[in-house]
Amino acid sequence: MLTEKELKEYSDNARASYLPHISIDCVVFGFHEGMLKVLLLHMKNENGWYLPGGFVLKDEPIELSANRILKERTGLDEIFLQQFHVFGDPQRSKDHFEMYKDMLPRAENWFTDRFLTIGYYALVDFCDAIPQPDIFSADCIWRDLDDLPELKLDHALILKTALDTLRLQLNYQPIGYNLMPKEFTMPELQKLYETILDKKLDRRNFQRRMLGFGILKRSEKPRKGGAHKAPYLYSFDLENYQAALTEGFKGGW
Amino acid sequence: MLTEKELKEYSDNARASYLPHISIDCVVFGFHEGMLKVLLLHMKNENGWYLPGGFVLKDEPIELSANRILKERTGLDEIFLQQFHVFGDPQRSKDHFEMYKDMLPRAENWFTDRFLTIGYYALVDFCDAIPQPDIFSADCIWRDLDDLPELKLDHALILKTALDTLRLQLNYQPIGYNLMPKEFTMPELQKLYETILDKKLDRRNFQRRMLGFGILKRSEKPRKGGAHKAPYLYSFDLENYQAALTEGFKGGW
DNA sequence: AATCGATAGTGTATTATTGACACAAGAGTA
DNA sequence: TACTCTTGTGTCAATAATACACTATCGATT
Repeated sequence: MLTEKELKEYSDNARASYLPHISIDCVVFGFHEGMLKVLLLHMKNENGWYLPGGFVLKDEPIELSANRILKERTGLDEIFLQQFHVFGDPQRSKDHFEMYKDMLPRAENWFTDRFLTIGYYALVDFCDAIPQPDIFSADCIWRDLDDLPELKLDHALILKTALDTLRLQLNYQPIGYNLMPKEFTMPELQKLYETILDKKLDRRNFQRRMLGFGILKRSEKPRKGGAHKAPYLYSFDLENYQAALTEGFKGGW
Repeated sequence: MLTEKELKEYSDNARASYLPHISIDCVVFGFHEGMLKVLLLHMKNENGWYLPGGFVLKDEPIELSANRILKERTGLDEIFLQQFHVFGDPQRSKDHFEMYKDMLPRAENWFTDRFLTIGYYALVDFCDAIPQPDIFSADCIWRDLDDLPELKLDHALILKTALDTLRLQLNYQPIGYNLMPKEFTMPELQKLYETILDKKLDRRNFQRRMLGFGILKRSEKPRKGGAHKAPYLYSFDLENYQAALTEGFKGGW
């Protein structure tokens, strides 16, 4: 926990560097061992968990802010980042960093301001990320999506909204690339979809549909070592993948 | 155009009332005589056209801000409003109200600040709206979507993004209710869809699909007066419509 | 009153997509 | 060699999307 002096310093510096009243919160999804994970921060000397977040430098495009924040938390650059919603209830930041609430006069304390937060969700390869806590938190760790701790502020709402958006986007955008390692098997990819959608899919129909999109390349060599029939390895055909991203999957009308 | 004194007053008042660096821009769609329309403002003493916009009161939820702004511009309340994107390039507001640029010192002039703008799009019944200019504009009028004037700032981008979002949402949300009058014929509704999507649809298939959604009620009496066979009148079945809104149209996976 | 032109209402055959389902093949293990 | 587990693949039925043609009715025209 920061001392009064440190808080004052942080606040002064924040006011000098960042746009006031605006924050960014990131819902970072990862996929590991058949589980969808979210990156969460655990506050020092407090029970609360938070989404990784930060602020926008006075002259910085917000996409770069989100990128910068994520790089600080994961070490990753060029992450798949998708802005999905702004949360603007005046009450939402009421309980922001409660322990710092009365440590400074309101006008000086950055954390007593009202904040609109821009929600981004990110899809990252679990294995590549190296979670790093920020100065307010003791821990930055992956948590299973179906075993979440209680989240502070409106971060539970932000997370739910991100997940809903992700599920919706799955219908008209190819998602897998950012969550899967370079090479993977069809059952592994299917597991990702089943995990995101939280339902079982038919193995054969899934394969047919996925291949139908034309964004997968089958490698010559199957994955060896398992105790069963060796599955083929696939990777994304980046060219077609990008095209599919911009065009969208399903026509609709 | 405002005098220096008026600008100073506006700026002082804005700084006292609104969250700094945050604005809201609205893309208001209407539908009339087979054309999709957008509400635009024409600046006093300037060639520029702008989207209707405004700012967020210091203690106001942003949804209410958007509502308030739209009510001021259209007289309408309880509008279908959808937040769709935040535009956060530091350069985007560089040319904001150029004519007021050098009239006041930067620190005093509200319009030289950097603004992130939250984009909302609205669907309104063309006939109900009563366009009202704001104090900066000489005109507030409906413009045909396919005959747009040049837009200032990044408002062309905002409009395009809104339109793309609208087209996408058409695939998994029932849209018509907010753009159509209470009663309408199937060909009229089809025209709306064709206009939004900018392509011809098959009459019979459109009807089948629409009715299949189960959100339309057919009135007993057809519309009389036309020089041709009298078409049936339909209205939306609000209960089913609301259900469809929350559930979404198409399963996807 | 009969005809014409334009638009609205409806049905059906064809094709593509989705969903359900069963069997064969390969890799390790006993 | 047989067994178990998992993967790969094909087929059939149901459903949805598409293409397309005829009939009905209104006002206008003659």
